[in-house]
Amino acid sequence: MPTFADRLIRWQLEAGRHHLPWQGNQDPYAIWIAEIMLQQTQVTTVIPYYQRFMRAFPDIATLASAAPDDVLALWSGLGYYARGRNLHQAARLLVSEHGGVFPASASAIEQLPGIGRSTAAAIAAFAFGERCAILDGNVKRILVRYFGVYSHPAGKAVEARLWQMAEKLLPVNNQEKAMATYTQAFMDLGALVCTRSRPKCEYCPLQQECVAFTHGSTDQLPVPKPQKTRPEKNIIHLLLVKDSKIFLEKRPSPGIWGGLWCFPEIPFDSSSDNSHSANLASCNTPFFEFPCIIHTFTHFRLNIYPRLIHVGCNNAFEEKDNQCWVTVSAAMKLAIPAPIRKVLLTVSNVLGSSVNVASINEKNE
DNA sequence: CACCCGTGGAA
DNA sequence: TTTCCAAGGGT
Repeated sequence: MPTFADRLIRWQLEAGRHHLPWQGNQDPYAIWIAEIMLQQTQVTTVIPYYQRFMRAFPDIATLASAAPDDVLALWSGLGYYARGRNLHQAARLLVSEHGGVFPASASAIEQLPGIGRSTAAAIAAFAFGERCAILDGNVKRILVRYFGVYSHPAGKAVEARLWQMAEKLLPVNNQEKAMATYTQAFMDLGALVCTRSRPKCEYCPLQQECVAFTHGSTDQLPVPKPQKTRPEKNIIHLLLVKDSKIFLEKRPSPGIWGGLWCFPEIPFDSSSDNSHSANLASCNTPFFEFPCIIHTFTHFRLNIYPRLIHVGCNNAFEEKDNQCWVTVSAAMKLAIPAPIRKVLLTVSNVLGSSVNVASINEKNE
């Protein structure tokens, strides 16, 4: 009777993924970069970012010596920018305190910023074959179904139980690459077979012993977490244009889009008596309103009202450390949030077609 | 423990 | 259209 690990490993060898860009080597640095990018992010999204990043920063020393802005620029659009900031900080820490050598145990790896227990275990298993358990979304979903855990996986007690299960199921043999194959098997089974909706149980090596399959309750597991109402925020983005350059400022870190370049913003309350148009009522400068951009985060919804304004030479917006005037094409190469990239494309079209901003504004009034 | 932190794709 | 959430970690 093959063990749980045996089934998983055998399945992985014949049905798992073997040609992802970060596979095929045991370089802990390459594996580290991939694992960080893959946190809460789908494989297809990560691949082009990973390839660009590895081309620019092929090793620890290169990453450590890079400018923070250059690291974030390659992270631009990927989201969760603290990952990029922590990655860079960790690389510098490795150079200054570890002789530029990546630590070779999960417990040591976990000490690095941005690396928790699961990510540390994944790197250790892939790069060094260490016998340690991961517990990512895939593993949780598989275990919860396999053992029939009808509780919220987010709870602390349930989480602890899942860690215990994951460790108990680890392969006992010490075969070469067993841990790498086993760990990849968990991820691949979760991504390809034991999916959240419509799992392909007919292809699952764990089908016979799976509680959820036996009960016919795969569509009820994992138990979804209670939904929270998402608040709504409204802001005006000032697109200040002078001599075909646009004004950007670097956002404070921590915070949303921390360390990224963005337009000056004016928050306003849509429920108040004043519409957002009244916010600049005292300003006589003509402006051009762009269509509202709705950007949805995990925890709130952001409505952006871009407002383009041509400014003269004598104005208050002079460059400081965290501010700059740049061309649109230059701005596109900076670390900017995804929705800002969309706005910049629109700006490029407007400026490029030499639209009379003042007349458009009058038309709007 | 609760909340924060992005984005795009699937259903 | 809205909703959900994917190779989580930090505070």
